[in-house]
Amino acid sequence: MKIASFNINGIKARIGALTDWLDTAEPDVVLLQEIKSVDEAFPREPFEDRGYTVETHGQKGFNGVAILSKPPLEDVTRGLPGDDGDDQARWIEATVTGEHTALRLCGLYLPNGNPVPGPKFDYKLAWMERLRARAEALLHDEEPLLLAGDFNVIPQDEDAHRPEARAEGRAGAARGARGFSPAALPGFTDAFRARTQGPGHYTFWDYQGGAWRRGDGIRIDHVLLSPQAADRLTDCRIDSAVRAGEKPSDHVPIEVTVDI
DNA sequence: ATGTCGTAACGTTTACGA
Repeated sequence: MKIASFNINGIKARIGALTDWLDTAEPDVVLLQEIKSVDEAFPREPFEDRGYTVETHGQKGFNGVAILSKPPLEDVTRGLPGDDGDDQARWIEATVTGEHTALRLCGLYLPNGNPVPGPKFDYKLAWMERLRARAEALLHDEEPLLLAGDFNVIPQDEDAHRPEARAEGRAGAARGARGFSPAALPGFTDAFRARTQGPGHYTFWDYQGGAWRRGDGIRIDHVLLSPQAADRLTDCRIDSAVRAGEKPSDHVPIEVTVDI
């Protein structure tokens, strides 16, 4: 089963780019971030026409996550536990079942956190702590589990074209989060790094300053797997060519294949 | 020329978030 994560930066502006990619990559499941739409305004038809069921968790103007899936989804839940006063739409869960086993999916859009310091960075760190708690609770089940999305965290220096992107005072480095990085979330495997080593692999290039043209990217979109899911990983790739397409998102998809 | 996008709002432009 092919499962992808894609920060699309606005669903209404990305229908063409997204459907073009779906028709080429043919993923079974897609975890979307930054749909920037309320649930009622999400354009479901282009995806339902392609055989996907659509589950959204949106809000007006910003943020918002969703799942597109060809196999049926069960037990869909919305929102990251741990703060009833948090109304930002950044987390959705669902279970998909393959031929051999079920897989719990968590789609996430971790706060950007800039500027540092400030209330937005404080919110990011608090959200990461809630993520850690939720991830640990799910990991305790010892079942196949996948967390994927825009983490807004650069794990290592090799994951940025300019190492200063990870400098102290930059939210992407997520300093102050007690050593948290996607690769270091205890018990999880960074699916991309399980398959590919070395620098120069990015998932985001800023619209400004010709970042794509200059190769100035960062790796901030990640897929994390529980041990029971990591055992079933057969492929992981970043679809960087999508960034050169027409009217692209500033992020590109990351795709994993799991034998479930 | 604070450089690019997407979205919302009394909008042919500004503000905000990223």
